[in-house]
Amino acid sequence: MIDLKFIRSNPDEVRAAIRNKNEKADLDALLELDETRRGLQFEFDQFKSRQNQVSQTIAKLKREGGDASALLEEMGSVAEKIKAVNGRLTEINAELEARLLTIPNLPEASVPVGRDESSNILVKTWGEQPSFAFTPLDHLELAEKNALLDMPRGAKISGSGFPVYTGFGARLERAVINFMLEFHLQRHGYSELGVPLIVNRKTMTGTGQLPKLETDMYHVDEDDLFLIPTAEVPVTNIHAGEVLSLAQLPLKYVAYTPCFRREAGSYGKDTRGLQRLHQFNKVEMVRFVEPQSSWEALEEMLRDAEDILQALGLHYRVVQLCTGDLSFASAKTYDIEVWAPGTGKYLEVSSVSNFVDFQARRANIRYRDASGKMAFVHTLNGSGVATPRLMIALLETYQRQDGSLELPPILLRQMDRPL
RNA sequence: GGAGAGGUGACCGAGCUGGCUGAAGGUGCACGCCUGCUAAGCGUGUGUAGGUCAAAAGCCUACCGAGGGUUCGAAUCCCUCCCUCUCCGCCA
Repeated sequence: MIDLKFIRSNPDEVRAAIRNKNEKADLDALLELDETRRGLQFEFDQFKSRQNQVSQTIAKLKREGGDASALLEEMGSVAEKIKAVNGRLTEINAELEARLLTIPNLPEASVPVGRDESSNILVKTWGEQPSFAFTPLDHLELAEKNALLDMPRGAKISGSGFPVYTGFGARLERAVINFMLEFHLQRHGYSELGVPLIVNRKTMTGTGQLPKLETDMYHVDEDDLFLIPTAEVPVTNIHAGEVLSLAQLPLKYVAYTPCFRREAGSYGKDTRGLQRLHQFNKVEMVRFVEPQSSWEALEEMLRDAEDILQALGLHYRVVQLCTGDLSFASAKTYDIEVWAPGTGKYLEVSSVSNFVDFQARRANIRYRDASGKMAFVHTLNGSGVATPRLMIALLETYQRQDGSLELPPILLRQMDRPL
């Protein structure tokens, strides 16, 4: 969330952010609540101060055997007033908090303003679109020829969008995951985390999925728990409510998890094969850093994600998201889109974001800076990367004319280790 | 799921027959003193958030797992919930 004091003194800036991010949040209502709350808080403090003072006098009188009945009577009415004010204050605070949670993060100053992805900026491209002496097949046709996927059976046991990987396909996907994990561990200095896939409401609020995206997530009603849409959620919240020491920063975590997304409202869009799924696997990088180094960390993480695609020899491009395409919690985001020659499209395989102190405020993740002062850390995360679309690019890029595959040796090595 | 024990500051640990207790004592940490070196010793300090203030100091308010309640007054009494530990049951 955004610092309430900042909102109070820079309402226009916040209003612009809400507009540019295509969010709808009522800032005026929030400011009014804030005003009311401050008044009530002042009143409460006054009464409380009086009560504390007199209570001590009563204590002293009683100890010395004096008569406190007059004071007790006065305090009776003060106690009533306190109760009344406190009741209202509790109400207002809850409402204020709820409203505050609907205010999106501010885009970083250099982020281009735009309504949708058409205003995104192409930052760079790596490699070239591979050329084929034949018409390349798409991944679904290749999966069929090589018996890598069974989408109908996935649909039978769960529903559409739940893939079943078969035989070599299953092994390949697992190899891809392991390859990425080991790459980040060995070359990029992350440490691995294995985390819960089902988390509570507080955790979902901490990273900013709630309240906005409630209907996009799978929910276990009986326990009020949510299936994670990304490892960002459990990993970032690992340190919720903690005060980190300067010595342990920066923290760099990598975790592999399945991800679950209802994809409500996107039916019929990019649904062929593995393009858009309800369940998929992803390797995610998360960093906790000191504020002054978060922008540098963002560029580093982008390179960490790019390294995976480069090691696999896949052509891709990097796009910077405009304000309208930026997520609720992000201040700046790069997307990496890998080229899928059979599908004929660039597919998003990674999203790398700096949330600055937005998530840290929500999840209350702080650290003591060099001068010993409490401050919020900055959090970042980036996919490193998501497997389904990476699988698409791999299959489609490394196909032969006869429909067989010639995959990068670095991947095949992951599954050919003898026991 | 059943029975019991417990959740206090960076940590350990008192308080829990309600009233100068934001919280004894210890450890740790910081600064200073002392000291051939080390170790020990001595002294001082050591929370977060909000408000007031131009700012600092000072002052006020809140916080002893979370939320309610009783009371003039709650870390202390009552209720609900969460978490941890032990035992039993069940189960991968």
